[in-house]
Amino acid sequence: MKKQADRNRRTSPGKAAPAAAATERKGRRKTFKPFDPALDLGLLSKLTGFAVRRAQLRVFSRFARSVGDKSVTPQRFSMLEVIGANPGLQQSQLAGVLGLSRPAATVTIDYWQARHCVERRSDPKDRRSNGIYITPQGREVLEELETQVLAHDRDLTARLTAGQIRQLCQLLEKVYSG
Amino acid sequence: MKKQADRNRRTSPGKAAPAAAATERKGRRKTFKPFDPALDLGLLSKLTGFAVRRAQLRVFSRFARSVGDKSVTPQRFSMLEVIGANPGLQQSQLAGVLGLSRPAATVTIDYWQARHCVERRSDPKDRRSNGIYITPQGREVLEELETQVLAHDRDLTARLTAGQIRQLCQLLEKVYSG
DNA sequence: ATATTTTGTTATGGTCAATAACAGTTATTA
DNA sequence: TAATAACTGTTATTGACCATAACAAAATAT
Repeated sequence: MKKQADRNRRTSPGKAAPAAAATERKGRRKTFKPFDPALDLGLLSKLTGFAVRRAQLRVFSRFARSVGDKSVTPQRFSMLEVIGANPGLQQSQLAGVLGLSRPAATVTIDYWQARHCVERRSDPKDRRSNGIYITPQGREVLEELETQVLAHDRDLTARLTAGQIRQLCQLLEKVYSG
Repeated sequence: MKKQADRNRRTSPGKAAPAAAATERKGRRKTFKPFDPALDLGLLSKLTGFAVRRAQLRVFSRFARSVGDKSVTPQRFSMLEVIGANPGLQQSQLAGVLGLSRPAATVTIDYWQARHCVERRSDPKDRRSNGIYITPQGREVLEELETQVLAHDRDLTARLTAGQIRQLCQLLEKVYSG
């Protein structure tokens, strides 16, 4: 009798297939399955949270493609941007603004410091804390990144008018600070 | 002389502090730092992608608080919801709709199957594929989750009117399908 | 029949972030 | 002053998550 509840079939752990074909994975793409438009998303289509999540998916994948340096994530970019706009902030302040834990802020700053884009200066008034400053080289990198990210963002909202973009950001802001 | 470029201070790897205080971490919260309103976000404040990311942050943390079962993530909920709305779909189709890899779909379905909320039925026409079906118990769980998630979503958009919510979803949809 | 593709599973690895523990410094308070 | 608590930044540990690759079984194409 077949048990119904557990994972079915394919239970025999045989040897490796001799040459189940070297699979020859080249660049050629299989029959691309574009989408099933007749699919019912149920409740999901009414949820703001779901809409945000899907949009975010595209933001992320687009960002990775638009920014030349693959190691620069949205988080890391945001960090450098805030440092550039507010020289001398403490690490814990940076963490607070970006919603990071302090350890996360440490490694993000490590990343930029290793690339000589920011530097830590020990605060003489409070020798526990570091002031974080952008370097001239960091300023250059930041400007280059900004142009790329701006293009990315324009691309992302290509189907929206300027007014709609402003509106969208305002609405999202209300969701965030709700 | 102090090197300036690398991580400064705290370089002596001493022993463990004897009782650097048992730190006595109880529930009492330290001086909560609400925010620094005078902070300049630079370019970020103009980026749609950043606004989406911030909103998403709140969506996630709220979701975790609103849903009783902490192990139910937005992903897992979405999966059950789509299965409930479209009985009999293949795993690869589910993966496609939700933007998951096939391995990710497998483990998500494993999760729900372990809780007896869905079942795999081998398709007699194509014995490679499984049709995924929600169980009566899964239907119950889903309904309970739906009420929680709906409350969560209402909460999230508490500061928006019904018209604004609709508008926001439409705009986000345009970003997603751009 | 042989080879290729497809579906689902397993294994491996890498990224990411949170938590806890720790060191050094400052503030509090007895 | 001495002791304790609190705070800043670092490191270590851990676990979640996801992608890629490899694999088994089945279907399809040549």
